[in-house]
Amino acid sequence: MRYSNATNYALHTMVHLMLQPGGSSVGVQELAELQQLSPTYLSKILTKLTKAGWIESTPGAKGGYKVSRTKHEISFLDVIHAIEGDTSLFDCSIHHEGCLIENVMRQAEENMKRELESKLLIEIAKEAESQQNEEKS
Amino acid sequence: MRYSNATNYALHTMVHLMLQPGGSSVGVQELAELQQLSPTYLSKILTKLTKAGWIESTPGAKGGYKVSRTKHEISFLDVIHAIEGDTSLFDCSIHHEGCLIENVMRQAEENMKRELESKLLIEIAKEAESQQNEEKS
DNA sequence: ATATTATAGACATTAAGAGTCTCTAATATC
DNA sequence: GATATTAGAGACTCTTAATGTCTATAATAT
Ligand code: SF4
Ligand code: SF4
Repeated sequence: MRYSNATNYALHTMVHLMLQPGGSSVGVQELAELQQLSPTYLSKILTKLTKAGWIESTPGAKGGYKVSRTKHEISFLDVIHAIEGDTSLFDCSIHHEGCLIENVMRQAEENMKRELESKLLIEIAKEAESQQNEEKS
Repeated sequence: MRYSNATNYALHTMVHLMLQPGGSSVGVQELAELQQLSPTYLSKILTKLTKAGWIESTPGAKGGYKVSRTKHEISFLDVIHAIEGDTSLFDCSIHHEGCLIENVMRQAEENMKRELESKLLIEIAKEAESQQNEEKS
């Protein structure tokens, strides 16, 4: 019971793109090298993010990926949702009416999601940026 | 990203055992029929619960499983933990010091676990019992 | 002693995640 | 317009974990 590696890659890439000066595009080649994984695999992940609207892609020379204009509103949950889909952690196929067990599990999951929804990627990006600046000085 | 079926089976079995009058033992055969799965498979799951201390087993004729004496203190999280292990939902193998992403994920997971820890199985069992009584009357 | 029941472990099957490879489509540059 | 560059799509393989089966062993009641 773990979040997939793909989610991890997606989160890292998002933060990295947010740190690009002027919101310039970065190719999948470069992004893949940073995380030491194959470009084609990362490409699949980024396509999901593109379809979800969290990044924008432009093919061709000088193309690549850049974070979308909703940059300041993208939460952790948004990214996770784009990669993992909207499946529930606990999924009993039967669904008895008024199921007590399911209620508890759903409630707990909600608590987690609320937290993930309230945390914006931009906050992390900014913190990471200021950490880097501290190291330089 | 789902909890395993095994966890579901475990939760159901726990509630069922809590509803046994006088805390009498029930064989895996009967428990398996209730959930329509093979006795040997359920057996593996119940062994985990036994080792975790949430149920007690007695081999031999008239043996079976019964809920442990800590009956009134067993939480959802206890059972889940016994089956799923204590792995974290988000597990980056690198663990950079002071990692910001990991912090957020851990925090969110904590929120879920707190809820699962606060919910006791006995509450569900009692609710289920009173629901059954209502139906009878 | 015998029947009954849990436990252990080897084994097979299935499903999902992770990753590769190749071909196509779109774009910039010359 | 030709060419280089880049994303997207899809078939494919590999790996891992969950799921489940089978058989043999150990413990207990009668
Ligand atoms: S009681 Fe709830 S969790 Fe259990 S089988 Fe019914 S719907 Fe599923
Ligand atoms: S920043 Fe955090 S999540 Fe990312 S690689 Fe480092 S430890 Fe892992």
